[in-house]
Amino acid sequence: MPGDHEPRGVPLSRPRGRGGTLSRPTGEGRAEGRFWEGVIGPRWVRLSQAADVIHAETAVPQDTWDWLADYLQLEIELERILDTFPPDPPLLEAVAACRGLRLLRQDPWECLASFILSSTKQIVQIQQIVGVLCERYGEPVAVLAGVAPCWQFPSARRLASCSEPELRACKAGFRAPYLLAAARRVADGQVDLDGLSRRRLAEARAALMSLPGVGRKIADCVLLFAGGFARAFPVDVWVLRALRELYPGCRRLPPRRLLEFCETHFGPHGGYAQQYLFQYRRSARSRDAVQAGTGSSP
DNA sequence: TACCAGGAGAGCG
DNA sequence: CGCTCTCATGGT
Repeated sequence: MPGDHEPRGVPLSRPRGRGGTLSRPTGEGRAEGRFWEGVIGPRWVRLSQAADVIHAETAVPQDTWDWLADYLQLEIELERILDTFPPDPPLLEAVAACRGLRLLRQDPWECLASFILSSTKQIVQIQQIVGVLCERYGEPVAVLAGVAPCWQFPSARRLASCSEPELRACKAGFRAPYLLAAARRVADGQVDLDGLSRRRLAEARAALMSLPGVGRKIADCVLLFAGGFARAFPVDVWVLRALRELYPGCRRLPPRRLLEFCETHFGPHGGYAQQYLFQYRRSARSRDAVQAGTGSSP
C-alpha cells in the first residue's frame, strides 16, 4: 500500500549544519510548511526533516534510497567545503546569512534544458515553463493520494520529436529553437551529458558551449549543479552585483579577468561560494523590497 | 506605459 | 575585443 515506504532514518543520516536547501534552483519542487514535495528523476517524493534524520515518503516502495542520497549529496560534509573558502569578510558574511545551504546533484539534461529556458526570465516564469513542458511531454509519475498529478521532466528524445511551434506554445519564446536543437544533439549522442563528469572542466565546458543557446553562464550552471564540478562559478547578474558590491577590486575588471578572479580566488569549491553569494544578494533584494513596500509578501 | 527578468548571438567599429 | 541590438513574454 502506498504511503508505507518511509525510510525512517535508515539510510539517510542528517547532513551537518542546520537544515538544507531542498528546493531545486530551477525545478518544480515546492516547500509546503515543513515539507518539500517534488519529482526527482522518475519518482515523486515528499521530504521532511526531524532532529537528526531526513524523512522521505514515496508513492511506490523503494528497494534503495541511493538515488535520494545522491540527489541530496548527503556524503558531502559541508564544513569541509567551507574550510576551503578564502577567509575574506564578504564571503564569511554570506555564509553566515545562508547557514546550511547545500548544493543538489541534478539530472544533467533537466538542468541543461531548464537553464536554456532561463535567459531573461524570472525564476517563477522558468518554473512555469518547465511545468508546462512536464505536463505536456513528460511521463506521469505515481503520487500519494491527495497529491496533485506530477510528471517527469521530458527526455531529450521526447523534446527532440517536438516542433518549434509546439515548444513556443509552452511559452519558451525565442529559446524554443535553442531547446529544440539542444534536445536533438543530446538525443542523437552528439553531446554526451552523462559523460561530462569524467572529462576535464575546460573540455566539458566547451562541449556544453557548442550547443546553441548555451554560453559560459549556462554551461557553468550545468557543470556545477549536474556535472559535479564544484569549482565551476556561474556569473549571472546577481553574482555580478554581489561581486561588484562586496569586492571593490573587481569592479573595473574586464569580463575575462573577472572570470579568472572567480575561478582562482574562491578555491576548489568556488561553486559553493557562488551559491552563498547568490542567495545572500538575492535575499538582500527581498528585504529591501519589503522595506520599501514594493514586496508582494505581507 | 515603460521597464526588467538567473543570457546568448550577431553585427558593428 | 567592447559595445549595442534583438530575441518572447509576463509581471510590476
